[in-house]
Amino acid sequence: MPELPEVETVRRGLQPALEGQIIKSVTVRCPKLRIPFPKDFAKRLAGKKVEQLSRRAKYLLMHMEGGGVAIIHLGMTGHMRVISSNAPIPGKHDHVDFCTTAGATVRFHDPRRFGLMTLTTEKNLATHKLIKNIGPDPLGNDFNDEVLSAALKGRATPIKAALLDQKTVAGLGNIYVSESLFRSGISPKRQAKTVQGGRAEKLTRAIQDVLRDAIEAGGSTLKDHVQPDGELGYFQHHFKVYGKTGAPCPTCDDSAHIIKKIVQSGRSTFYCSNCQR
DNA sequence: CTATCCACCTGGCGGC
DNA sequence: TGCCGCCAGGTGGATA
Repeated sequence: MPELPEVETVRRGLQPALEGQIIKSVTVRCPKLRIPFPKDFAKRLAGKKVEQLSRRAKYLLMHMEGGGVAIIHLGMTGHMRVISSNAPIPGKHDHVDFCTTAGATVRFHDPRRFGLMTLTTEKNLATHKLIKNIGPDPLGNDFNDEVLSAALKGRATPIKAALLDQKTVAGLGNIYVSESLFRSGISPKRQAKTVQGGRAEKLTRAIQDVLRDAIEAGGSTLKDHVQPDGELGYFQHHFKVYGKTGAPCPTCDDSAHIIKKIVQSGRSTFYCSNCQR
């Protein structure tokens, strides 16, 4: 689930329950996710007001009164849902609850435990280990085709791998890389350094369009995140190539050209070898 | 610097 | 029904 659009959807879904609210208590039920929780994680959040919930790439940032910042990553399988104050008994992978004085509970669920939560301060956020090396947010002001072509310059690695690298641009994952390359007609196998000029322009636009469309689709199912067991709608109905092995290419629109699946750096890539060059 | 492999985890699915 | 191998939205560390 969680690439940039999903994290943004979660952020928007949690905002009403958290922003401006006071954290009454935090319950951590497992010792560690991908990294150990700070020892005083719950204690340092309790009693504080959440001033703002923001997002940097795939990280959720909970800005607390007094300058503390909780850094949250959903990994591969993390969810955060708002549940009622009569919080149901936690299930198997319900690792963390944030309860507010207004009576809402935000519950973090993550079967594979590739997510993480840690704490820093406003002052140290930009230089934090997890944050300092990531590239520009594709929907922010720091990203455009010149920034992208500069980041790709000289890199012999396939464009697929370069886009998965969070240093190139932060927030794309395996799904949206395939979708962005398809929309811009660029082969995932093309050397990153050859994506310059017009190709970089097209790719930049494709990345921004696909992310915006996905956020919009996520937004339409936003209420799923505030219901105890809402089913997820998401963007999967809009995928053009991801998971579409063997389907006719929507661009070429003839049965001779079908979506292929290949493996690059250990991850699946979906593309059309006819219209992506 | 790059590329490759691997580890971290659990669950769902298809095959036998 | 069960067991087995394979696959999955992420990331970062070790290695050559």
